[in-house]
Amino acid sequence: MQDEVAELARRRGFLWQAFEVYGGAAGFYDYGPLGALLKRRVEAAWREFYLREGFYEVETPTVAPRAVFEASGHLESFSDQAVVCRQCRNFFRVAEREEVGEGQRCPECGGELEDAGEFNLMFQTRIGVPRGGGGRGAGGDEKEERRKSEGYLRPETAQGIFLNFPRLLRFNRGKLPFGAFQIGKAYRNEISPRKSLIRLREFTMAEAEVFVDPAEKEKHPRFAAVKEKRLRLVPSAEGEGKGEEKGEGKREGKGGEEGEGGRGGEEKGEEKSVSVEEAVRSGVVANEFLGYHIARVEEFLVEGLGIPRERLKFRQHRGDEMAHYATDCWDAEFFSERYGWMEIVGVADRGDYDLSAHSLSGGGAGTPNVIEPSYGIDRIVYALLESSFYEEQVGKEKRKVLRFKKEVAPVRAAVLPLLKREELKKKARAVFQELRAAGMFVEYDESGSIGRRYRRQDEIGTPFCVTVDYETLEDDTVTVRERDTMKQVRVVVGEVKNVVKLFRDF
RNA sequence: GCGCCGGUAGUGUAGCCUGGUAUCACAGAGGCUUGCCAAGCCCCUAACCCGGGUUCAAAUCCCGGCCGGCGCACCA
Repeated sequence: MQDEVAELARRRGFLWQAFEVYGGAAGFYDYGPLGALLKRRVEAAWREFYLREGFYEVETPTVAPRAVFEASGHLESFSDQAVVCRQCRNFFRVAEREEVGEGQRCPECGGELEDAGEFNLMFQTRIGVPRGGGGRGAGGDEKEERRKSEGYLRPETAQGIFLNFPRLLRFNRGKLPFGAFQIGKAYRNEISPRKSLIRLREFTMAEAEVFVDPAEKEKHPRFAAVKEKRLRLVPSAEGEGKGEEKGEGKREGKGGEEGEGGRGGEEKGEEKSVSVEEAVRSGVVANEFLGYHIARVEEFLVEGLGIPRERLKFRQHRGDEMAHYATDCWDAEFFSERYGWMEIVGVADRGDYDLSAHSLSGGGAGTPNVIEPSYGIDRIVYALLESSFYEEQVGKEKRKVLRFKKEVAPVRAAVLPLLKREELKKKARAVFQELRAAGMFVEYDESGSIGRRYRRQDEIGTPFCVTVDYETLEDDTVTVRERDTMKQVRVVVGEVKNVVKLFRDF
C-alpha cells in the first residue's frame, strides 16, 4: 500500500534516488520538480511560523573546523571504534587507543567480540591546505597544523547558532529570552541509511534555538495561548520529567548500556492525553518553556501542514537514548503505515550544555539555557506524502489522490480547456497567464480528455482545476473543480483567485 | 556493518531454472475523435544496474561491486 506512494513519488517527479546514473549511493535523494516545490512550501511555512514567533533567521556554514566539534562534544561522542558481541549482539565503543583485539571478551556475557568498524557519524574534510601539504612523514608541528585544518560537515545546524550567541544577544539588546533559527543541510554518515527519506546522510534540518534564563523557564510569556491545547504525551517510564543531574554524567558513561532497549517507544511510559497546562503543572513536562514549544510544534504540524493529529504523539526520551547535550527531550512522532512510529521533530532542553561547552555565557549572571525544537524537514515531507495519499474507487476506476493541504500543494491550480479547440485553448491560456501574473504557480494542460487531466492533477495533489468551456466565451466564467470532493462551481474569471474560500466548507 | 532475498522501457511486469539480445499493461509525444472525471482509434518514443568470468553465444550460469527490501545491529 505504502509502496504506491513511493512509486507515485518517483513517477511524478517528487523523489528520485540520487546519483542513479553512477549506480546510486545510499542515503541520498534528489527532490524532483514537484518534490522541490513541496519541500520549499514546507520550509516557507516553517519560516513564517517562527518569524511570527518573533525569532530571527540566521545562516551559518555547513563546514566547521575541528575545534567546534571538540568543544560541542560531537567528536568525542562518536568517533570511536566499535565492537559487537557475537553472542548477545551488544554494541560497545572502544576508547581510541585501546586494542580492538578479536581476543577480548564481551563484558556482558563473555562472548566473542567482532569488529563493528569505525563509529564516526561526521563527514571529515579539510579546510584549506595544511602546511606540509598534508603529506606523510610530518613532524610534530606539521601534525598540529594538519589537525588545525581538519574540518567536519555539521551534524546539526544548531552549533552555528550557539557560536553566535554573544552577537545575537547584543542584536537582541541584551534581553532574554529570544530565539534564532536556521534552515539548512546537515550531514551524518549513517552506518546503514534506509527507509526512504527517514535516514539520510544529507538532510535538511530546521532548528530554532530559544535562549532563556534558567530562572525564567517556569514561566513562558505566551503560555496562556497554548495552555488549553490537548497533547498526546508518552512520558519516559523512568520517573517523571526533569533530568537535572544527567548533564554531567553523560559524557563519560557512554559504555555498553547504549545498545539496549528498542527505539521508537517500546518501553512505554503511560500514554496520556492532557492539556499543556496540566502536563506542566503535574510535572510530566518539566517547565512552561518546554511545554509551550511542544504545543507550537504540534500546532505547526497539524494546523500548518495538515498532518493528521491522530497520527502524532510526543514521546519523551529515556536517559539512555538522549543525545549527549540534552537534559530532557520530547520527540514528535508520526505514525507511518509503512515504518511505524518515527521521529519527525525533537524538542530538547539542552540546558546550558552548549553555551558552557563553547564558553559563551554572554557575560550576564548565569548561563542561559537552550530549548530547541529541531525539525527533520525530509521526514516531514515523507510524512506529508504518506498521510496525504488516498486511493478510492470512482465508478470503475481507481483514483489516486494526494490530499495536500492547499498551503503545501506544489501546484496551486491547473487551467484546462474543456476540449482541444482553438477558441477554448486560446481563452484557457489567457486565464493561465492571468493567474501566473497574479503570482499563483499554476499549470496549463490541454492533452487528452478532460477526465484524464483531472486525474493527473489529483495525483500530484493540485487542489483546484480551472476549466474553460464554451460558456466561458460568453460570460467569462469558468468551472472550478475541487480535488477532494470533485465538486465544481462556476466562478467569474476574476474571482478565481479567491475561490479557495468557496471550498473551505466542503 | 552482518545475514537472507531482489535489480528488465518513465512505472509495474513476462522471460531467467531448461543460455540464441525481450512480453504485456499503464504512462509519455504527435494525430483523429471527444461538451466535465484515467473512453476509443492510428502512429511514435522507450529497458536487461555496473564490472569481471564461463561459453561460439549471457537478461538468463558463476564471482565481485553498487543499489533496494526484510531481519539483527546502529541512529550521538
